Amino acid sequence: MTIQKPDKTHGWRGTADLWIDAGYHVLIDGGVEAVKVMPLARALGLSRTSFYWHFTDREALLDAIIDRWEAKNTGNLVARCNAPAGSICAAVFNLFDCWIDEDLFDSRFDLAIRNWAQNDEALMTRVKTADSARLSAMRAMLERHGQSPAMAATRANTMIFTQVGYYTMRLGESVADRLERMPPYVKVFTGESPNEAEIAEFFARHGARRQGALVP
Amino acid sequence: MTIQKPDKTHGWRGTADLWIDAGYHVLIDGGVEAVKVMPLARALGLSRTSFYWHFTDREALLDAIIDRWEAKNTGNLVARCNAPAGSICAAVFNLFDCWIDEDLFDSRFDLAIRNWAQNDEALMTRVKTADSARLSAMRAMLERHGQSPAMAATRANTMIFTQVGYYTMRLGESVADRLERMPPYVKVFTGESPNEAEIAEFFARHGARRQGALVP
DNA sequence: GAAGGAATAGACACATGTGTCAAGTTCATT
DNA sequence: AATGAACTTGACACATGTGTCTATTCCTTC
Repeated sequence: MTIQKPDKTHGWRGTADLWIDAGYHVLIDGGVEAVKVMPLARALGLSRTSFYWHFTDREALLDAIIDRWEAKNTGNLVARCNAPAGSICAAVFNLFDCWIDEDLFDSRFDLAIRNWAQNDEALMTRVKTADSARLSAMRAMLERHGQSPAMAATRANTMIFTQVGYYTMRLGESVADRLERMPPYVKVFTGESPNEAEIAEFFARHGARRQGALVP
Repeated sequence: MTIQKPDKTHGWRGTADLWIDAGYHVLIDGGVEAVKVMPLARALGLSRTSFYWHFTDREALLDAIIDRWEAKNTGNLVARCNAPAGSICAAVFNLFDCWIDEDLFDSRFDLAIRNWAQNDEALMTRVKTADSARLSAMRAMLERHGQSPAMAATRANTMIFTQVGYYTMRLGESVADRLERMPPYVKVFTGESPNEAEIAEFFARHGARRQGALVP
């Protein structure tokens, strides 16, 4: 838990953003139930009650955290789906950038939000809206590259389920390992084997060179 | 939340099992944080302190719930992977029985346990052990039907991620809809199209007849 | 029908959380 | 340097949770 204490950068006192940052970190590695004003104040070295100057109540902080999530993850994912690509495999590699680059997609944040949504119907509604947007973008990408609507739907579902399942299971693989595993996934998801040039470009984009097959 | 109150069936008083049942239901639709002695006692119409006759503390109840989960889900899933099958598609259909039949696999229970494990390292260890067992069974199934070890691994991962992702996203599709979607998933997961006989047998096993393509 | 074990209840002690209020402090302008 | 807005603090009131102890009730069985 890396919680930034107030310092010169933000003015020496607390700000709403500092509380949100702290809340974000606690959410990610302790769940919503851990996002409580009292522990947050302790972690920040601030008085608990000063929280109420910035936010009307705990709910307001939680809402701010959700807003931050909405603003980040879905946008980048949809953008990668819409990126131009010369083949279906290249298109899927574009999307896979999200699975590699934490600046594009914060999967731990996504996971924490999803878990929270399981016990919060209002949030679940927002999550489902985000999921619809992601799925539409994936389906459109696959259809642009020649898949039938039915297969595009199945493959898009498979991809989003796989991604959610992957980070839910928290395998903790290194970026290098994940990169190595991507080419066969492209084959499963598209039904076609990516060619060497496409694979090389994907690796190059992430500043890596292909090592060799990882099994299992 | 259907919590059974103590009645003649169990003797008119509470029993450990009644508390576990209640805990199971609350866990499933409120998360671990909702499994608290006080609310459980209210729901059961029993005194809070009588809980401590059956269990040493709240932890003991939570452990009992985890034991119940371990005893159910993984066993049936592994058994479906090991069922004899005439082709790779038939084998995957055998596994898919778990996605259809709640008696074989309680996916809401699995989801609740996984969410809980995100914030409980000891439980996460047990979940990872279960996942290894499931993955090994899936890989072995695919290899028996001619997949290379590398592709078997990728496909097994895809299947387990997809399943976890599917129930995490809680689409709430009907059994009939899920059945309809299965054949194309078999194609994605195996790389081969199932034949009509295989599809028909799968539907028959679940007392259904195929209706027609669902899109998307 | 009395004894004894199984189960329940109420009072107590304590911990952690929320939110409000009135009284300060500190910084940036003027 | 004083003033006022931005921000912090401690005391208070309250709610919900855990767990312990002692006394009591109910059912079984002898």
